[in-house]
Amino acid sequence: MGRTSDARERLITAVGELFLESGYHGTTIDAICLRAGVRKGTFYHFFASKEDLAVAALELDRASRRESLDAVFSPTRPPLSRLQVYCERVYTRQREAAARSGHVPGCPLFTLGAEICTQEARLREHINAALGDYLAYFSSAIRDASAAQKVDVTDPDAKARCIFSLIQGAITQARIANDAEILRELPAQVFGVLGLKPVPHAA
Amino acid sequence: MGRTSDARERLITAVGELFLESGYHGTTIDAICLRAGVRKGTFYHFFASKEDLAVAALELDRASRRESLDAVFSPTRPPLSRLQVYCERVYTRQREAAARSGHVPGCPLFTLGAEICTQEARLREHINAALGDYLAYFSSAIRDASAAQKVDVTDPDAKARCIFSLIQGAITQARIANDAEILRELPAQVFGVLGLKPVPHAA
DNA sequence: GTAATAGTTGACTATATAGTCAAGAAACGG
DNA sequence: CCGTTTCTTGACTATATAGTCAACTATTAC
Repeated sequence: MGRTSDARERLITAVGELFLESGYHGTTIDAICLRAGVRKGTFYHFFASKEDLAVAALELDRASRRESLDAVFSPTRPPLSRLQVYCERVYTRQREAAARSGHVPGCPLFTLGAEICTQEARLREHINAALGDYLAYFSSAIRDASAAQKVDVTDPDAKARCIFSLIQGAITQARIANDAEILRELPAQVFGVLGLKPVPHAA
Repeated sequence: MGRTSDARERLITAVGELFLESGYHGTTIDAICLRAGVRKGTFYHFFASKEDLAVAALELDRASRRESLDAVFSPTRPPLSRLQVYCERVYTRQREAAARSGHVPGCPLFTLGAEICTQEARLREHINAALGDYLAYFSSAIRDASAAQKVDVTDPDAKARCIFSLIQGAITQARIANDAEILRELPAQVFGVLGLKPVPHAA
């Protein structure tokens, strides 16, 4: 049934890259089409607007991010190790991406959200929902750690919020300063917030 | 001599407002002129480009921010009180601004920096320098608190960086979620990072 | 008052960007 | 191989935006 195509996927990939490079408003539909190797008519065949494409990209991104975080925050992993592995991964990935592209990418959700939250309500909702996922991972890890007597925390949700702010702040700083090394101390900082001594190194 | 004018100042004010509302690329020169009540010719009489205006606005903003923070972080104030007052002020101001405009503004430097750091190197440098000011205030307060035996910290600069990440992350989250109440727990979070119990309330 | 200076304007050009569409090309079911 | 569907294209329009400029206006020094 009908001609087949991966143009939709190419557009989604392209917009993800371009948002990190140029932001939402700095990314034109022409630029998206160019990057995706597609004519503008094809763009409008799949999406009604840049906002629509952004929503599709956010949804796909959220699903794949969940998959990746489900692995890191697997209940089979010791709870504190989950947090440590996550933090180390943030550092490693940002560093590697910077080496590849010349720029520390930062968190796409946070960067995009900060830019457009006052204007595009629909995007804002999607971004907020996706950002909220992190709190669930962090809360659960902290709760499990607390249950295992590995950490002494009165309000795990509050600690999760605190750690989330810390991590996102650090990642965004790394982007702005274009210096991934800022994230090297992230594991130690997070453990510090939990009242723990930093641990040498995890998987 | 010659004709007098406050158009330059009006343009700087306008661009500051608009960057918070629409971001850097979302703010057109036409919109800036409209907000400032000025024709485009006048814009180009004072500034060569949007980037130039942004630099001027950043410089003015940095000076006034310094003035304001010098007062909050005055060495005449007990060191931990400086941090507490600052955090409470962040919450209060973001809340009030949100009540006025309908949107939590966030930190102009951080929001702008996250958007344009990959593109406008000149702006990025200015923003990084201005953001660096915060670390000086925080470090000095922590060092003074440490000297007064009010806190036990091995590396005050590292703690300052941690607190800075935490605060900026929280402010940006508040912006994205458009919920200033996120910042209510900021003083307690910061004191928690310093290994202290939260204090009731400061000036 | 007048000459010099600084600021202002509206009308202009050129380009960039969003968005449309009829016609054609590829896949597939029968 | 034919009809249907889906995708693709290039050429198009309309609008938004950046940037220019000669003429005009207000202020000040003298």
